[in-house]
Amino acid sequence: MREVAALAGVSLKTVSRVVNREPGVSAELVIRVERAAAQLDFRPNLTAANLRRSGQRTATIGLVFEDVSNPFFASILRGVEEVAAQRGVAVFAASLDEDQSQEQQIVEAFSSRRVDGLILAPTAVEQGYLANEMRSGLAMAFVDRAPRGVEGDVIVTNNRAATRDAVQQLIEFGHQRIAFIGGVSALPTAEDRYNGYLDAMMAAPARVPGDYVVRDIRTMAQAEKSVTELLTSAQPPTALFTAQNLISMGAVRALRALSVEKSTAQIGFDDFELADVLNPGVTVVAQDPRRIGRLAAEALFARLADPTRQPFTTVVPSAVISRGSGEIPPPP
Amino acid sequence: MREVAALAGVSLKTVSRVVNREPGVSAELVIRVERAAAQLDFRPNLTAANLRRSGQRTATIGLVFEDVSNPFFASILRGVEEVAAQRGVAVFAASLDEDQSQEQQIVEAFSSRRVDGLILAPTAVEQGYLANEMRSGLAMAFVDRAPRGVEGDVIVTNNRAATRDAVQQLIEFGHQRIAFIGGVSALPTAEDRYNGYLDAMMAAPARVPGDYVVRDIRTMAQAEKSVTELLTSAQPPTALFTAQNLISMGAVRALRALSVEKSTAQIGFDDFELADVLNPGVTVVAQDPRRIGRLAAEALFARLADPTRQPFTTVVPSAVISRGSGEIPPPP
DNA sequence: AATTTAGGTGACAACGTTGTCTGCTAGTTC
DNA sequence: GAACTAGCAGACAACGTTGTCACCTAAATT
Repeated sequence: MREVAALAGVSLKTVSRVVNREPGVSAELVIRVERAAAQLDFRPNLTAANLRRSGQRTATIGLVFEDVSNPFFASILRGVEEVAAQRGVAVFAASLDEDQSQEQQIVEAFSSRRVDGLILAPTAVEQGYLANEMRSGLAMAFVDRAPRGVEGDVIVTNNRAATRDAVQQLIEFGHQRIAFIGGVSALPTAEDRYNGYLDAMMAAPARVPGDYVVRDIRTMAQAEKSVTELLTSAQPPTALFTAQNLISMGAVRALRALSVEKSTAQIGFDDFELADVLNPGVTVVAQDPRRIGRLAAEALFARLADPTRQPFTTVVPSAVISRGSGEIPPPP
Repeated sequence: MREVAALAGVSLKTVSRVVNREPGVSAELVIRVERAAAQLDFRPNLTAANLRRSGQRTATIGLVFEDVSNPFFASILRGVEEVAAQRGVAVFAASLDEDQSQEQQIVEAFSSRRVDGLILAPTAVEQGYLANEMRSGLAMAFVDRAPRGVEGDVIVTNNRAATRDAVQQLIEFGHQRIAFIGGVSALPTAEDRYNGYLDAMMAAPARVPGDYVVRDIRTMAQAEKSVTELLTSAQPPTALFTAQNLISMGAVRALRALSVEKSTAQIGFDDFELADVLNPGVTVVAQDPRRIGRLAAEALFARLADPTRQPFTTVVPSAVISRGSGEIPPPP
């Protein structure tokens, strides 16, 4: 900037004014400065500018997920980007690398970089550590599951009710031995879905033998293995509820490997690519992750605009998409 | 930081020394400062620190892709994150939103934020605009395709040769009418794959009627439509080469909708989730995007460490994974 | 006892910007 | 013609840090 000022023969402040399109600079100088800036390829240092206009914002937010390459989270990221880009806000992305304890570290790293806000899919047992950060002005929005130990804006889906409805559908089709294969049970999402499953099972005459409940599945491979075990047991389940996209895909593999995909019902939580072209198509409870991302970003910006507003929970409804696998009746 | 210094009764500089673990501070003061910092929840402002240690780095890099929610790019992002996290470097992610003209804008926005380096999957026609940025110290690495108009580190796959081999396999199985369904032809990747297809076709007695070449497909829906048209024409192709993951998935849909998936051969470029559980499994030329991401990040950091080193192109080989669809012979 | 040395500590300027305030010029009003 | 504007430009300090250098004390050396 100094060089630009020298070349144009004006003061630093005048350059600053031109760059920021502040009024009150004569047309002649504007042109001179712009020419000089172009000639020198001047690119204002946003970091320095943000430092000076302190109390103001860095126009940067961070996203913290378990794994950005999971299509569910990748779509959320995309939705967030969409909203952020409109406002000239840059988005940091970070994955936990299967290590929940990293959550706090990553948050602190972002906080050191003075992001204006953070969108977090809570994974650690507890988010109490965020209270301090939030008190000192960090805006937070939580996606996919509510945090524990702090309050904040939350964008979630109606996990429990949607799961209950889906399992109820299986019951209505006549299934009694309905398995539940769920994710890490410490996560509220997994917990809610499990409770939805219980809700439906309890309300029905058919009670659920614990044998058909598998929880704490973390990977597609684990899911495939568990489902294979279930299906090859003496009295296999006639229907599966798979509580998460990776688990659903693992189950799909297992069913196909055993060639029982046409005789075993399956409903999965979360849609996934190609679920509809499989034979039978996989019935799922579909969320709209991109929309969740957009809503989370909007919530974040709303909070930045008005830090005093009440914490707000948005429930994005998800709905069953019937494609065949969920409509298979039990064998006679 | 001022408050910490006051509370601990020391100078700013001493706090700075403690925070950065510089030697030469008495144990007593270290403890006092640390206590004060903890009590006040002090979080050093990395932006300000980076400003001061100028000429030095912001420990920030940016990623610019067409679409982070495309699993191929999401995996690259993940690979980059992995390497960056080890070095305490934060990663910005941005998608072009189907608007190539945004490429330069996004790059400039990141440059204003003084990222140390950028990983770009070139989409715009030309990247000459980067020359200035690179001259002023921005490190660049290119993934998936080489840039035009500038030189830089490039991580690509052997698109042409891998495609040639795959198409050759189709020819060896006896196919003559082999369709090529490709992406935006302005992209080198698409161009290379097309050339690979031509290589194979030219070398074989069977020549390729232009009718079986469709290019510039951008979405899964477009791919599905084009493939449907091809297959319902008077003399449909007996094999398909689908040159990109979204296109492959679109083709999978089309084949299944027409119930010809067992009689029409298909090989796709890029692996995709569940390609192996379809019936028949989809034979693909598989890349390892996460590895590409890791390599790109490593190239970037290597260049940051030694800005003078020669531009370097790494070719990550990709290989055919046979799953059935590529091994279907033509009808007699 | 005087001098050097080592080990701590702090004052100050600087990084690249912008907010505030002051000062200058030329035009307008009485 | 004096007094006042309005419009424009620049000087200076500040944002939150760190690099450089100067200083102080107490121990080690002569």
